[in-house]
Amino acid sequence: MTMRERAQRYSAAQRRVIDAALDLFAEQGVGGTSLQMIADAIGVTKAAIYYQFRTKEEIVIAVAEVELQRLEVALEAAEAEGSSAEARDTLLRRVVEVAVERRGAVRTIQSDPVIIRFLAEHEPFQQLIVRLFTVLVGDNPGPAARVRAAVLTAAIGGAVAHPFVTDLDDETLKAELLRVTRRLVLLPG
Amino acid sequence: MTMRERAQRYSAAQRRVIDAALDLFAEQGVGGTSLQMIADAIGVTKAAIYYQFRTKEEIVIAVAEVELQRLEVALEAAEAEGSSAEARDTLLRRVVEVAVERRGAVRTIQSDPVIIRFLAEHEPFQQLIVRLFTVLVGDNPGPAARVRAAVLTAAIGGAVAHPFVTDLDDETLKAELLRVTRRLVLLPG
DNA sequence: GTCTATAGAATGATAGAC
DNA sequence: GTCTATCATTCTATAGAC
Repeated sequence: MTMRERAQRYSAAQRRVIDAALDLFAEQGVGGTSLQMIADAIGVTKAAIYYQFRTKEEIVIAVAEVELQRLEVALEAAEAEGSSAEARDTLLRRVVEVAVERRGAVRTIQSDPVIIRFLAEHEPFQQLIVRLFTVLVGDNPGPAARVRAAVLTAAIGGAVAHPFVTDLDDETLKAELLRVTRRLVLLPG
Repeated sequence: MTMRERAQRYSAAQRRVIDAALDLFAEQGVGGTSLQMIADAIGVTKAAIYYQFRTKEEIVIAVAEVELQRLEVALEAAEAEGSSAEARDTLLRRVVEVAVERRGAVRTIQSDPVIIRFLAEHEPFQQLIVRLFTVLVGDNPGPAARVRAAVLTAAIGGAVAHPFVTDLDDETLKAELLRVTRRLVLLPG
């Protein structure tokens, strides 16, 4: 099952939990967020949360899936163009758009230690990463290409939530970020 | 008091707490790390931890200070060269070196939601950031320069701990990372 | 400086009424 | 689907002996 298919299975009530959890994760971290906090944010009791998700871990995975689903949609658009330089540019443009529009969430998903651990053991996520890097730097990249790929993803994910750009509007940030990251991708091997 | 001066005040016993805390923060996040875990890692009791630090918050700040002290040393070396292009390159080279050598710690400090919150309210840290960006992009940068600065710091901090480069040795990673980030700094306006 | 013991609150999770 | 009530566990933090 793809990330997108998984993400679409969540009900409206589960979505409310996911949305509230994401906000709290961004502020307090996953470890610092209790089920009680999530329940209070929605205005229900802890037991109501447990009706929607069996464990806290399932909430963490659901939060990640819903966000990464947007990344998968961007990836599919790029893969449809093959593996050309145009496909790479399409991917970059789409990823930058998604990252800017979901500024707060992106950084949380990409940097919270607890989420990183869960995702590292999460099969659908690993497949997504492999597909992403295949489009970006090909099948069997050397050290230079791997560093470039790491820089690229870290740059996009980290920069959109950076204090220095919080007051920039989405369009300005998208344009500037795309300009800078394009140079990174186009760097010679 | 500068960050460096603060960091040097910690005793050997406090250092042991700080070192153990840093490892646990990287694995479990700050919110997911209890004083009991830190005590167990060192082989002492919780009360012994409380003798060294009055609260958990003080441990978090101490961990950040000890790491950021390295950044401050790099910054001082660059400031000694004025605000030329050479000073910028010196800063970049030193920051990349420190980041690679302290791979694990860098990402934790830069991305854990709890640490980010503490640092945002921590005066010595704010001064450090202002100095850092002054050398990097000057005094009153426009949107383009700010995005570039955000990309640069996010890229370095995020890339060194990225799964795609974990098996690269320090020297290779330093050289490649410096090559890529130099292009970022040297980008026109 | 390190220990035991403990207070008081909050945690994840479950059972069962409505 | 949401509630109250409750479980065992863990948490931060403190007091006081050695």
